[in-house]
Amino acid sequence: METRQTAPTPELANRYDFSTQEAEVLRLWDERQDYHAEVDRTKKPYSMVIPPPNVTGALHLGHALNNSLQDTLIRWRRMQGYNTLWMAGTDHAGIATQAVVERRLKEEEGKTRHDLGREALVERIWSWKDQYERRILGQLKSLGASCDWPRTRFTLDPMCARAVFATFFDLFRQAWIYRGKKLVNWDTFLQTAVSDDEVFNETVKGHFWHIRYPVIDPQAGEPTHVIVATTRPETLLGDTAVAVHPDPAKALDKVRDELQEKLTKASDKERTEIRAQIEALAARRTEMLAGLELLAKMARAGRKILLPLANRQIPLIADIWAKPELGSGCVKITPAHDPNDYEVGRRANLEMINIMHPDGTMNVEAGAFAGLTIKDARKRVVAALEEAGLLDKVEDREIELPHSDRSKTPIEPLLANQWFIKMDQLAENAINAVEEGRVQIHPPRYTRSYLDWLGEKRDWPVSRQLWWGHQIPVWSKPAQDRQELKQIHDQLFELGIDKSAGGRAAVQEEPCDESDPAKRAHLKLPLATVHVCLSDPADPLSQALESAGFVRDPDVLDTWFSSALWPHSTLGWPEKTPELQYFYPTSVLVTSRDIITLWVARMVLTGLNNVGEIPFRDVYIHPKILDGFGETMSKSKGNGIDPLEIINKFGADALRLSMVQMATETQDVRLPVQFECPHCGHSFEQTKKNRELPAVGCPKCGVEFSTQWAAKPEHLELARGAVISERFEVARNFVNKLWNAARFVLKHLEGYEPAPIQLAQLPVEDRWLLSRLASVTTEVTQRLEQFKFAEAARSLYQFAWDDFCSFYLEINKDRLQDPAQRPQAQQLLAAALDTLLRLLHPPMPFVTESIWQLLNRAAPVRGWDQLFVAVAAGQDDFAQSVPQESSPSLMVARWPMLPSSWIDTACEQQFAVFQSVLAAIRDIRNRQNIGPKETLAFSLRCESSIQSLLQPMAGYFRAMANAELREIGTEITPPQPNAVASLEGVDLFVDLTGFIDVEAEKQRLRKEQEELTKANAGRQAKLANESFTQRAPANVVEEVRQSLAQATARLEIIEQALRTLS
RNA sequence: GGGCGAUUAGCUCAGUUGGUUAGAGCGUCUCGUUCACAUCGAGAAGGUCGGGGGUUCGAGUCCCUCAUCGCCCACCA
Repeated sequence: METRQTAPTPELANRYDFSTQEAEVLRLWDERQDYHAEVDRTKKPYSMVIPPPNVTGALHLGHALNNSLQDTLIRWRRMQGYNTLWMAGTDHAGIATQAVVERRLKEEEGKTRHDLGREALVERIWSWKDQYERRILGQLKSLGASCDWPRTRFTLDPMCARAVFATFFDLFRQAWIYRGKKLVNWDTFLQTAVSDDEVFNETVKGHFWHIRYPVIDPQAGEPTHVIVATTRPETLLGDTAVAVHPDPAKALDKVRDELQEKLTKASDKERTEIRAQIEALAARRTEMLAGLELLAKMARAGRKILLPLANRQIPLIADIWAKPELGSGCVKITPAHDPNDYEVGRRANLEMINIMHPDGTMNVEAGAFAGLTIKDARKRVVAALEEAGLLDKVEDREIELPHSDRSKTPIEPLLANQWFIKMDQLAENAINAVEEGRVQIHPPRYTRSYLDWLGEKRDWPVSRQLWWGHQIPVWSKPAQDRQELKQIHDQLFELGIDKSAGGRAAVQEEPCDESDPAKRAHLKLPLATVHVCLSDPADPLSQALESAGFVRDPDVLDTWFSSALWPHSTLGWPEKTPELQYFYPTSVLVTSRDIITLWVARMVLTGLNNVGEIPFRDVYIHPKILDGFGETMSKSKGNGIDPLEIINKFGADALRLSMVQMATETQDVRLPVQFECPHCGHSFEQTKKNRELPAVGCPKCGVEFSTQWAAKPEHLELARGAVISERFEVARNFVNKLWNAARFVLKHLEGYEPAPIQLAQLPVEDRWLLSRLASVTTEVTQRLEQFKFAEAARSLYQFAWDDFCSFYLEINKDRLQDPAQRPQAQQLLAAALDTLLRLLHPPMPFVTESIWQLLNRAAPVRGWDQLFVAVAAGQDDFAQSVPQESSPSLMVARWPMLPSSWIDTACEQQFAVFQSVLAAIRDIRNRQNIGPKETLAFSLRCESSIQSLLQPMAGYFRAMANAELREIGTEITPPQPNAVASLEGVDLFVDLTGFIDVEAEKQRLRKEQEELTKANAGRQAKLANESFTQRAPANVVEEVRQSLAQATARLEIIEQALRTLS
């Protein structure tokens, strides 16, 4: 083996310069390309796909969290020797991206997409995509993500497109994709249907209008008007019926029964309320029934109502949708614009009148109101009703108004042609995969939302009226009658497209849902529509179809359609590529809970359908990052943090480590957010008020700066204040601490010679360190296996700072000065630092890699690689540990596995005695206000076993507390005057000659006395309690007895000392 | 309305199957910079574990209940 020369370590800065170091490390990684994976059947694969970030914009802190965790996992597994693939890529994010580009087009050029046309708009979006994809990938690289960059995919790239069309074709052929007319959430601003998932409700102040609809030719005893109530009066123009419950008495009974049922389960507070409801219902019952039963009778008799303003005759119908207890008990039915009314319309075979243009203005069906926006139409309709005396009353009311998540404008329900995926079988399979444990969700409580959602098996509408996305590969042609239908089929036959067209084309015939020919003619509906789906839209057949009068569906597919295929489409499916066979199913998916249904469930479903195998074995759901007020972060709220700003200010490792520390199991994480003044650098807390202002004055320097990411034009000339959080300081300090610990080690490695270590010959402090190292290694490995990121980070942080730096390095300061001990100290320091770097590498790869490179120069042959291999192979053979040439990059160094025989609990306990004596001496020094330069003398009274431990450590008391051990043993003569501390197993006497502050000492002792007395009182009470001594386990009782005895002995010493002082 | 989760120090969070005196970091206070690190070191103060009830020898931990907050799902004209 060729060994590299030991080189002296250059002078290193006492602060870790993350920006320089990170850049260098990134260069190294890019040169080596260790993140790139090729199929290698001699190794076990470990693979993961990135949740592809939307190319809408830059990454936010949630992405930083998500990707820090993924990278921690992939680096750890890579070090464990797996052949790791982390697939990188981005998502085209249909609506979101198109909306952003359209908004800019409007703002900057005053144009709409229609001014540009489909091709030009899509071209613009592509250049937007290029820009943001670059930015996103750059951000990920800055974060240190070790994705397989050469494989980077995009949901619209040819490889993904192929999978999309193959999937669509397959589902189409099985008729699991079908076209239907359904009510969709229509975004009038973007002019597209948005899915239920992209709709949020907002409570707005609105009105509840009670409108009188005249009854046509009322007979004696019948009302002249029917009153209906609505929050959307303009929709009355599309009304095609008024409904009343067919059996109001029965319905009211049911309501009453339900309330009473509820009463039995309700709490006291709710009970009063429910009782009041029942009483109110009973009081109004007779009166309500009289009116409603009459109306129900009229409905059965086929009576008609005159629709105001439109002057159309509409039927009074009986339908269970009308709830007698609500409002007047009658409800207007607008089938084309309300989901519930749509169902009523289907049941009663009502006409559906769409009164709205796609842009939200009223169409010709609205008669006199045509051309008006909804808002204006509403005003005019109300005014017209009032004028006609048909407005009964108006109530103020808060209403839940659905809004589009993308455009933030109100949603209008609208009837449209949409493609749907049938969910029953697909969902069933995905449910089974989780129920049978083939896919495991962590933490397990999220399993329920997955199963519940899939259990509903609601068909998935996949069309989107957009231009940015995978255009639906279906060409359609309507047939008005049987003859035309036959002609179409003949055409297809000539083109070679029929049921046997095989893998290229598939045909569906969609009959019209209106069976009455007269109505069909009236509504200009075709008899049937013939759809042809091509497995490859670029197939020349498409031109042939178009020549034959077929028209391609202009819609594109829901973004989630392509995302759903991500784990297999990125690996080359539908080809049976070696990658697919080797890396699929992937090992784990790391994501946030809000897309468990939208994305995770659908990946399972398509994976099972397309590949026949689950897409991943584990799903880890990480918490959400909230601001200091518990609100989600977002750009628009002004509390969103840009990961790059954190990287610039604190370094990538600090960001990553903070993220890993935050990834706890139980709850979301609050991150109080500050503004940083761009002028003086002062940072101050965000408040709900100041973050909404476009500009804010710095409380320190007084200069105004802009606060929002997208500043208003008038604030563009102001410098923008960064949104940061001081919470990252902890991790930054830790990174710096590690850097300086390494600096210390490197500084003392001159003359380093590798040699195997002999455990039995090591002094107690080394055996302690190795024991701790072995424990921590085991802990961290186990915690990562269980996705307990925060716990793993805590173990590492505590070990590195408290054990390694505060004790081990301090102890070594003396040994390194002693030529006899120096070589061994160097060997252990190099090996311990080496192991520590490996353990810290997954969460903080940059600083550890930087140090690793330096260590490679100072001590190229070192460490316990051979041991790790042996332990991994099940051997616990310490003789194997011969130092090895170290890996040229930490990224591919081996993950530590230390022999369990290194864990020495007795040694750790002994060391704890040393630590507690040290702490006690320091406490006395502080209390007595004795400066660190004043040497203290102390004596220890203890058993001989402890004596043999502490005596050799006398030098460390000198080094770490400037205290001289004068006497130690079972019989000693305490110095006079002294300060006493009675610890477990040892009594400490510090010589106070020359510095005594009697009052301070008495105070310290009294506090100690008080604590011990209090604790003992509790113990005595326990032991006096017979049921405790009898029922508690014997070992627990014994423990209490012992601690009482020990504490009593210590108390006596304290009290003795107090008496002496008095 | 249904479901999930949370409430522990001034702040942000840990707290294993119930078992001695409930922990960490930040912040605060005191003291300290030749000797890896002031992004540091030493020490201190600070908690009736949201309220109430129950089970138990013993509850931050298990059960019930109330209160507050957050999220997801379904929604009433």
